[in-house]
Amino acid sequence: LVTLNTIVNGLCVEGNVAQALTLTRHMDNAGYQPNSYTFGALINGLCKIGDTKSAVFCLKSMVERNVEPNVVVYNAIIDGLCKRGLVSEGLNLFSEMNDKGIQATVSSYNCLIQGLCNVGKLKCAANLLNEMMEKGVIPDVQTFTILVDGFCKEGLILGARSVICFMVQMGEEPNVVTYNSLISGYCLLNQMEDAMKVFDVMRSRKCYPSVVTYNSLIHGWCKVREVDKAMCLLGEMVDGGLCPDVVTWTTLVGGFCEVGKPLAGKKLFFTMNEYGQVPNLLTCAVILDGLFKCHFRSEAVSLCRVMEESDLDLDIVIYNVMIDGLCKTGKLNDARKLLDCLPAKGLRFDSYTCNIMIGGLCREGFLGDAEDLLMKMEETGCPPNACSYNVFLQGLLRKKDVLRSRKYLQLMKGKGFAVD
RNA sequence: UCACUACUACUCUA
Repeated sequence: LVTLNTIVNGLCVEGNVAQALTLTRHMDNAGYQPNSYTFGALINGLCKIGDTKSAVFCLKSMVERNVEPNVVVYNAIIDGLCKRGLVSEGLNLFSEMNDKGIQATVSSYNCLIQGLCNVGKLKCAANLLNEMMEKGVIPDVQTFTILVDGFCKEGLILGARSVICFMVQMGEEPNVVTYNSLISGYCLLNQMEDAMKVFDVMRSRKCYPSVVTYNSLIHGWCKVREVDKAMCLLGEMVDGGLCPDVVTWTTLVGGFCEVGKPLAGKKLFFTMNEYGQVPNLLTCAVILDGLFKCHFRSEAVSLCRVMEESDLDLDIVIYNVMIDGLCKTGKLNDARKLLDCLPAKGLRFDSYTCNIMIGGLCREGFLGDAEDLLMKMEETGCPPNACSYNVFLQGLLRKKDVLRSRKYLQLMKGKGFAVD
């Protein structure tokens, strides 16, 4: 059983949960009853691939077989649920756990607090912090950092700062992640001087910046179109012995594109290899999008060919970028051709693809085709979203088709979609 | 003993 468990765990860690599940069934049939370790591995695997439904189901069968789940198993599912935005389910499981007399740990609370933050319920998150302290569960740096990050992501720097004051009162010092959250909070608001101040403060407190620290700052400077400053930081991090990662390079590539220098971006796309970093799908999407947005269509098309020859399996995002770029540079027919090639590449269009095509068709005056596509979205498994309707509506308005505009405005209202 | 929790980059409308 121990051997089999090890295999199950291995499969789960690799993300091969389906195989792990079949193996467990075979084990079970052969008389090797799965134990808490087996279930633990499966539940972890399921949560990691985002299949919380099956994880909950697994938990139930665990209980039915009288294998008692422990806190860690509960925590894993609570976290999985929270990460998918299903916080109320997470809270339910949390109370179910309490009812069974299983003591919640700091992790349990941390997962829930983060879940609440991610759905914008900062107040509830803060209340949960109080609740855990009342119950004698001591919050750790991570707890506070989650809250700091939550406030920062909402642009509420003052709230974040007060969390930091509070944590210091509680005897916890902010660590590098706490500072990183605060820095990206300032970057979000384009307050780069303040972000740099935090950077100085953390260093003066002997808290050493990480690659993430630099990446956040580099992104911030790129956003305010100061790529020079971003490049200085790149130099600084290398001098300081930190190794720029694929995020660093991707951010800089995007930064150069954003200021209208996509060829400089393309250069970085290649030089990153010399620094031991291989572009990933995101890097590819960024440079292709940048080239198109700066009207370097032929550069984009030829670079995409190079990418197709590489080891990367290009995904739908890449082709969305290409199709959008072609549409917007007046190559609707090429865009259509590329769209038709998707199945041969083993790819399926998504809602982005449809919205891009609707926009492209409208721009060239093919309102009827655009409308057909919009209607077809319902059937094809990617139902139109607010963006789909807005794109089409703008097409109608551009052609002064008031009558149909009215109709779609009503339709959108009915679906609760916001009109731009 | 081990296993669960925090920070950074990408595509469509405004």
